[in-house]
Amino acid sequence: MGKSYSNVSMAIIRRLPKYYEYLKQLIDKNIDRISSKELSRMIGFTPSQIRQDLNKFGGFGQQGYGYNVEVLYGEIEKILGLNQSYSIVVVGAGSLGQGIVNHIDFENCGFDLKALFDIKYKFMGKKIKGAPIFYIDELQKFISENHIDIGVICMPEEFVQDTANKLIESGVSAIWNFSPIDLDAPEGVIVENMNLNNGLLTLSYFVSNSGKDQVK
Amino acid sequence: MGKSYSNVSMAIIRRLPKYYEYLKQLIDKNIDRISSKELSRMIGFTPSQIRQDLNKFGGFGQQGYGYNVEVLYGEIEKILGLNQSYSIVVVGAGSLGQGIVNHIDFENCGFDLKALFDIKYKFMGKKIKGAPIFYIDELQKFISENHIDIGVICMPEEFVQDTANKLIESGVSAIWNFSPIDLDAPEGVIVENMNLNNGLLTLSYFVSNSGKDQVK
DNA sequence: TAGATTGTTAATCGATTAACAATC
DNA sequence: TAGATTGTTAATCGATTAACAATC
Repeated sequence: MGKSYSNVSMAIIRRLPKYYEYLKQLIDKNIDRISSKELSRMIGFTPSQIRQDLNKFGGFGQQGYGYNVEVLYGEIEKILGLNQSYSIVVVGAGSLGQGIVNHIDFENCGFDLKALFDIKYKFMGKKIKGAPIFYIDELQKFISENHIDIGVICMPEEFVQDTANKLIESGVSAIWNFSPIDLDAPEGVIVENMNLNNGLLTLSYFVSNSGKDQVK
Repeated sequence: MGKSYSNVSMAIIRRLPKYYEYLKQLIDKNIDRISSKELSRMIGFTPSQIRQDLNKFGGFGQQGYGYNVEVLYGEIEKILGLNQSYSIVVVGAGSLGQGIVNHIDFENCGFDLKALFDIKYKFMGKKIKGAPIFYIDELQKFISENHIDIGVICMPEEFVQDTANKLIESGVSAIWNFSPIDLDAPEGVIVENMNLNNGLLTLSYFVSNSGKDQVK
């Protein structure tokens, strides 16, 4: 499903959500065409980079005119796979897990939250955003019986790799990892790290070194 | 306070927390020396890159020997500014704000959580990890009266830029931004984005395109 | 001493920017 | 048509990797 792209670098992929975000803003403002130059002013990438990026996926623009906002938005939506639906489970229904589930607009991105899992009995029977919390021991059975694409890990360090292994064995194709642990995963399983600790340490570096050096 | 480094690229800065993390593991295992080659095996960067990175900050190694783990750990701790203490406030004490505060080990990184702020009266008087929750209107007064280095933004989209402005006017030097909004900030104010939405869209791209293309 | 491994320079690789012909 | 702006090639810039002399 969808076209196959080659030669798409990580740098480009990480910029795609930004294009999507700003094109949405243009749609909301009823603007129906945009040039790489104008988009550059909004988004902060150079016009040249914008044209290079978009061209990796196909010629969406028109010489002398620019890009049709609606069309481009739709194309990037497809490239990001947002025209499809993915089912998702969250492991760890503690403070962070609940915070993320409540905060992220899963439905709006085509994600279907099926269940949460936790080791604490006090959570059992509770529902978050309509999804039930089950006991952790039922994780593998649940994933095997329901097709699950993505597992989100929001739990304490110690059991993270073990949980990741269970998710992978049961057949998820991606893990969104909020723990500070670097996961081992076989080729073909996608791991996207949201390491909050690393973020905090980077912030510490900048605050500590602000005024002392200029980062290029 | 601390040395001044020049020519430190963003790429290097983002690797520093990884060095710190793996050196901590070595200390916990009572390993007192490490070569760039061994560290490479653990951490996944090339030996050459590790030596280049570390040399930007000074010659911490010894020919024929490698690096002393304790010394290197201490140096990176200083480079990251973890030998200093920063005071911090969190704006938005909802599900995500509470989740982050409960999850992140602020004290252990030298961060001193002073207070949270929210618009909802139901939170007033509550404490999270020992820090009180105040009404949002008191934000500026509080920051002016207490020296605050960092503001963490964990609130709904609409008031984010407004809140950032208040934080900046009151004198914080950095903002850790968990909202999906790109903040305008004057030169000198550090903004570190933890855009969860972008993370989810990137994940969607990979899941959607898995097996179709190879990312370089 | 001989072996190991750093610090550092040079070579390579990849990503960004500039330029411009094609064309709407 | 004239002006604008893309698509795309070429030039530049920066980051990573390789190589090796210095030296512990």
